[in-house]
Amino acid sequence: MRQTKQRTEIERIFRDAGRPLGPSEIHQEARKTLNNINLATVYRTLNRMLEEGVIAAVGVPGEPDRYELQQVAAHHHHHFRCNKCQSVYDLKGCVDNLKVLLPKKFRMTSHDIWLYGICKNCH
Amino acid sequence: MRQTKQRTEIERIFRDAGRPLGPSEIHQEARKTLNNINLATVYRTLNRMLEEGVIAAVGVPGEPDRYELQQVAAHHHHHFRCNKCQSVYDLKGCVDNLKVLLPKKFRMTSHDIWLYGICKNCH
DNA sequence: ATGCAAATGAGAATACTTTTGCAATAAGAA
DNA sequence: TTCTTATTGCAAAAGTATTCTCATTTGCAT
Repeated sequence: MRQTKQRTEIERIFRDAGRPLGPSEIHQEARKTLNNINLATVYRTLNRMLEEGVIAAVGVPGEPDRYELQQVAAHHHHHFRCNKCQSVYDLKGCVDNLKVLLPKKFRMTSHDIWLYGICKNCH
Repeated sequence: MRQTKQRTEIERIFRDAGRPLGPSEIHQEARKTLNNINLATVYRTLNRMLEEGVIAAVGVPGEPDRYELQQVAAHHHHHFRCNKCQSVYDLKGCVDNLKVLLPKKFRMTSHDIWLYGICKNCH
């Protein structure tokens, strides 16, 4: 693994964002510093980071995956998606009575909670 | 709106399934009765049903949308997705303390809960 | 400072999912 | 029944997201 300036920048973007990001978001952000980084490089870097276990995918209902640092993903948490800017944010905490939703004969191994609304930056 | 046999069959499939379905699931199921119904017809029919408000889209994390009858969607509920057969099921009920997850300055207008695991048909 | 393999840029190519054009078919009103 | 036109089947096309090819660049071990 070589520490190219593209890789370094993508790592920085993840750290600074502090929220799950999609390939195009990362690409747009990286362009501000590396003015001609290619989208394919973003995808290749994301795939390498996934293999290395440095990041994890976040499936968003009705949209392409976002990605977040594994060190963040490792702590059980959920997400908020802004209906205005489409950004996804991490939430802290969880609820503990989800088992009441599970029908007989179904086994639950994990869960996801999504809150929607307007984020702090959109009002 | 003409009541073609394709439209009738798709409506029947929704009613009988009792769970959210994707275009290809509907197509496969419809083929059993109408052996040469075309996928494009399924898409066109779904779009008409969406316009008419007969069905509603269900966004699934990391996958293309499923659809369910509006009369089902109208009752607040959540979903379960089987890790084995990929089917999505409706759940009854909800939890009421989700507000605790919301950060300051964020406003919540709706939410989604997804349970994952093994469904009744997969053991 | 040098050499080699990993990584990149650019754009073509894939892989899906969804939509469209068009001639043929078939609801359903008259 | 007949007529009008919404709907269908089929195949081509479009739309997105993602991956690949290949010549060139560049990290970094030596």
